[in-house]
Amino acid sequence: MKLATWNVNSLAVRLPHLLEWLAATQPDAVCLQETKLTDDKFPHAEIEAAGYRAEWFGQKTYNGVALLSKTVAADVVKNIPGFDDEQARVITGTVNGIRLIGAYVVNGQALGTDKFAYKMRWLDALRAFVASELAVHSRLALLGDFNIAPEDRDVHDPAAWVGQVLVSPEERAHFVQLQALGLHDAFRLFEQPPKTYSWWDYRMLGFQKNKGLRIDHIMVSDALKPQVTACVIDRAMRKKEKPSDHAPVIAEI
DNA sequence: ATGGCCTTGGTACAAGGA
Repeated sequence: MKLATWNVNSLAVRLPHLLEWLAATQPDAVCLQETKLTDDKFPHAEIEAAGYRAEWFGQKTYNGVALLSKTVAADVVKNIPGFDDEQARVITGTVNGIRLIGAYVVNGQALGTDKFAYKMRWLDALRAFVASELAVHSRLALLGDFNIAPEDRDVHDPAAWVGQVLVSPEERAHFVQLQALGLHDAFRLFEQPPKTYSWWDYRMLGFQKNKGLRIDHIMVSDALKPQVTACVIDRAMRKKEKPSDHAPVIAEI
């Protein structure tokens, strides 16, 4: 099974990229983030014509997530039950017997801000939700835009990033706590080329200079871990005309 | 050497992203 996550940074703009990528890559399931569409605007007809079922959960202007799959997703849940959130950031469903939690983690803007406090609170709620799902679904993957670079090797210039969001000890501690639930960073299960990232700033020729961060992840449960045979970041879509600033992450299970 | 973007809403430019 081919499983993927991709922050498309506006599905209105990136629908052609998505359709091209689906046709070329043929994932069995993919979680999308930053669709930036209200539910009535979601392009389900085009996606269905490409051979995918879709579940979606969006809002105006910001955020928005979707779960596309070749077979229908069961037991779909939108956002984190019991956590009051105005923002559309999580979509969960079961595809081919695997519980998939697609998440768009809060950015946090800057350390010490209200938005950062929301990020910390939000990650607490996500962890509790993942724990409760794991208790009933041993075969589980948590995947999406985590807005956390777990280690310095996931950062092009760690010194330049000290004191910024995405790399802070507080955020990394949340990633470690997710690992403590029995989740594994699928990318690090394999030998990887150094300086492999999933996001590059649109500014400062970030992609051309490979000034990136690895902040998009696929985490797999203990039960799934032995069945993962590969995990790669697909840089090709970042080279296209009008790309998303993120590249897809793909795991083979 | 430094800085260099993109999207949305809405129609100028601010806010947010990372």
